[in-house]
Amino acid sequence: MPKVGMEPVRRKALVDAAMRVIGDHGSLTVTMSEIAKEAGVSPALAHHYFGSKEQLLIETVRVHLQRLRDSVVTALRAAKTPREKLSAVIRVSFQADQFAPETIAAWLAFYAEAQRSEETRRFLVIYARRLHSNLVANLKALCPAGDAARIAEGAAAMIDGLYIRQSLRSAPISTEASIALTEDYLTTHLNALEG
Amino acid sequence: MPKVGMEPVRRKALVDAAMRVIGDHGSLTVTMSEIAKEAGVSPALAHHYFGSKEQLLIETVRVHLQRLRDSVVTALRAAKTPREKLSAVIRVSFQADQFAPETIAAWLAFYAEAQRSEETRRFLVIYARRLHSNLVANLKALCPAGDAARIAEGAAAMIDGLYIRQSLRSAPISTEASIALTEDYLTTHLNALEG
DNA sequence: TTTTATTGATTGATCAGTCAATCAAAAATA
DNA sequence: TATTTTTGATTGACTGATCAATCAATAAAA
Repeated sequence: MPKVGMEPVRRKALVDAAMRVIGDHGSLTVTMSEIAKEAGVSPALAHHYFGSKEQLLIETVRVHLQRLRDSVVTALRAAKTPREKLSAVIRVSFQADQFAPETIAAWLAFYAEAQRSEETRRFLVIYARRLHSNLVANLKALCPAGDAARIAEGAAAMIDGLYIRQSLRSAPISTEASIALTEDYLTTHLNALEG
Repeated sequence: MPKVGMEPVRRKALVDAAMRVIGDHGSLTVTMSEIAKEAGVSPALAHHYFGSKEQLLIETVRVHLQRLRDSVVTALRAAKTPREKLSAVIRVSFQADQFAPETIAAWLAFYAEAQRSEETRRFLVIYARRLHSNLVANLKALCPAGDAARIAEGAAAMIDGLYIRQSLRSAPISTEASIALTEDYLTTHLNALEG
């Protein structure tokens, strides 16, 4: 069984397993045993590769956000105009895998963790800044800078708010409705400035 | 020392202590010992009155939401017109004690907990419904029912989103700015319907 | 005396983290 | 090629710490 070069394979498997277990569990209070079992290895191996539970969880957040970032970059490249780029950012935020209940539960758990783990907080701040600056950059092409900043704040808050409300799973809002609400926010506020 | 009639006193002290400890800690992974110490009693007494840690935490959420509800009711009574009532709901959401970092941290922890505790989830769903219906009821006086529902969704999402973004404490938004953003959302969307 | 308040001490369970031992592939050597 | 050595992968068993929960004992009020 033991083959050389397993490290990257195991690391990925453990990070993916952590994500699933956290999503299912809806919290970061998961055990190394659960994660290791889900990944099909022993708890000792998880410690061997990550040193500590905290490091594994931090790596999990990092990978998660990296993937989201990649999606955004791809979507932005495909869009032409600033208005299309704004729509692309919104669409990616609510795309199926991001908006799945387990993913939302995991996000929420990470936000809670950020209250205690400085490193987790740093990652989430980077995400928040990136979302904000993607919005501002493209809004600036459509309205004055001051308005762009304000509208971006509102749009970012709305996106995050739709997520957190989704986590309660009462009166769940569909992907399309969430996108429509955010688009409507942008359109209405941009129109209000012109009119 | 032992006087009769301590039960309500101790219960309140423990619930308040739990809130503070959760807020400081930024998570529900707090120990009964910490809470009891903060309340100035032994851990055993906390168990005596609440039976279990989970029950104490659930009671803490319940009391917290009850207080928020009372603030809203008071504010609504003081407001006259539907538009004023809408502003009142927004104002209360961002009032000083609600928007304090520890309070926000505690809220976030409760949302995360709701993924696992059905009872916690129920309380938060009730809060979400109440916010939504307060908004819809007053919006209906100002626009068609369909639009009222949609605008209420957006406003509620924005309020919750401003909270969660605040929890990261990067580029913190002031109470006034948060109120202004939400008010602006309402005003702009109501105007758009009339124009 | 009975009831209520209160705690120190203890228990049992859970978990993160460690460690020594095993196994097989790869590399080195004969 | 055959044999030995080294190295990476892997785990079972163990340890120490933490914590929720229990309980018997105490003390004061009723």
